[in-house]
This record gives sequence, C-alpha cells and structure tokens, in this order.
Amino acid sequence: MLNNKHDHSVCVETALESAQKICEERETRFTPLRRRVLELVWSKHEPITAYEVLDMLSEGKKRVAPPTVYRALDFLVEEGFVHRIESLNSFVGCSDPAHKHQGHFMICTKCSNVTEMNEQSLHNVIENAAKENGYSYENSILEIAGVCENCRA
Amino acid sequence: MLNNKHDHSVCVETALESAQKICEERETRFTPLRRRVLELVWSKHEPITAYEVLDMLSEGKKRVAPPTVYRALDFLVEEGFVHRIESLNSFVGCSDPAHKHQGHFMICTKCSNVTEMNEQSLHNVIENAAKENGYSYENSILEIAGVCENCRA
DNA sequence: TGATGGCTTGATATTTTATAACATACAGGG
DNA sequence: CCCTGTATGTTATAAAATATCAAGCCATCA
Repeated sequence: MLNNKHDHSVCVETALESAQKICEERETRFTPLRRRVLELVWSKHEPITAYEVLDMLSEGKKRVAPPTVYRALDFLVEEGFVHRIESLNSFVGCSDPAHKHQGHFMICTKCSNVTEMNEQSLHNVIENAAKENGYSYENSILEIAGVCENCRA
Repeated sequence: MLNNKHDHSVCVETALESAQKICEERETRFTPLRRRVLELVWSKHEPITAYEVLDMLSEGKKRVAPPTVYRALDFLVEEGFVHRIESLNSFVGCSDPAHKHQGHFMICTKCSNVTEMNEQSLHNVIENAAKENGYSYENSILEIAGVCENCRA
C-alpha cells in the first residue's frame, strides 16, 4: 500500500470517518482528542511512537503530558483502530478497523514501512499452533522483518 | 516443559555446558560475566527482565550498571543462547541453542510461563507469508498469548 | 619483554518509554 | 440542577535502554 504513490490525505480521512461511524455503533466516545491522535497516527506513513504523537499534539499549544497520549492510544488500540508494533514500541493505523483483530505485520528494515497482513490462513495456523501446544488462544503478535519489494528494486 | 516437576538445576547446568561448548566451537568468549548472566536467566522459570538480572547480579557485590547487563544479554541473544520476548521486555533461555534461530513462543497469561515452539512448519508458513507479501525474510517474532494446559486444569 | 591492538567491562549520565496517583472538567440521566 | 461516570489535566516517578568515555585484560608479535 505504502509503496505506491497515493493521496495519503484520503487514507487519513477514510480512517477518521470509519472510526467515527464504528464508535457511534459501539456507543464509545470518539472525542476530539482521540480523533486528533488517530489523525496523527495515520498522518505518518511509518509506525509512530507515543512521544512523536505527543510532540505533534503539542505544537503551538501548551505541551500535553504523556498520560494524555497513552490514554488516547490505549483507547484506539482497544477499539482496534490502531495496532501496536511491539518490536518498535510504535503504533500504526489499522487497515481494517471494522473487525477487531490482532495485527500481523511485515516490517521493512530499509524504509520502515509496515504492511499489515490480514490473511485468515495465517491466523488459523497460529491458533492451531497454540492448540497443539496445549494452550488456549487469546491473541498473538507476529512481526516479520525483511526488505520490501520497493527497497530491493 | 515447565509444567512438570523437574530438577531445574539440571536445566541450568545443561544450558551452561552447551553454551560453553558452542562458544569454543565458534571461538567467541564465554566470559565469567556472560556465564553468570546466562545462569541467572536460566535460573528463573519465567521470562526475566534485564533489571531483575541486574539486581540478582548485584547481590552482595557492588551494584553493577545497566550497560553491563545489557551487553551480556546482547551477546547471549546474538549467540542464540537467550531469546528476547518483545511483548514482555524480557528474556528466556533458548531450548535449542545449538542452532541459531528466531524464537516463537506461547506465553501463559496466568502463570507467565513460556513455551518455545520449534516447529519447522510454523517457520515455513511465516517465511512464506513474507514472500507472498513481496518481502525478503530476515527474521520474525511470534508471541502467542493464551492459558496453558496446567492453568486451565 | 613489553608495546600494541582488540575485545570486554566499568562508570557516569542521559534518553526513551510508560505508568501511578490525584485533581478537574464535562456530558447525560434523573 | 445535581449526581455519576467517563475523560482529560497535572505532577511525579518508574521502567527500560543507550551514549560515551575510561580502565582492564589478554593474545600476539616484534
């Protein structure tokens, strides 16, 4: 996705609109702060850290404190609008917010872009692996590092 | 593994001995510090944090500084004697240190024990997923959260 | 022997990431 | 309007990790 030229502002707009709609359905509160944080996360092509969000959020205005950002991010992750990339201590917008799910990612070690994989088959394999090891399945993180098509060209 | 009663000191001894041997083969230096840190990591049944290692390492003696621990852990991870669990900012001893590999884990959300999965099939699926998404494969982390057999009983 | 160079560890300081705890604001139902 | 619960603000601190420079160790080779 991110390796094509595209009008990223459209991505951002779309993400904000669907989040809005989903929150209405779920009767959760898509407050201005949460909206703004989601916008900032989406506005960056790459995974963004909480403190980067904090800096951007603070531009112009009085500096906000870390809990403000972390709480908003927690909400967005909880709702499935944003995923956390553990190996980078960072966050990315979810490409399919309508269905709550765990994210599985490819991370390019050259350009830092990430690709979310939404393949059901992969998910099945993982759930199966859990079962085979005698575990009930709750959730999983899968982060694969490699070099994307673009960067290898 | 960890859900059976067993003489854990044997695990620790075995781990130390194979690390020793592997380092001789690779001509890398298994120094007293590195040995001690590996011992501490293995001595805990559950994932251990760098600062827990630091505290244990400091007992009695003058307190060591964080870089001392992180450098030793870096070495051990590099050599494949220890894996890092990203979702817990913690480390565990590798169950198969002879073959350098990425660890894939089950993590019990009740008892915190982890099980390392060494299934080749799982690894293949992951490498394939990378390929299908146009990425070259470098490495991956897979951490599945669930409840282990023991804890569900 | 003892000078050299490379790796390892020590030591100090700081950065980065995240949360605890308590106060204030604000929206919606009674 | 008041009460209640959720959200945000504020201050402080905890937890995790790294940058930087100094000192020690040890193999080797002139």
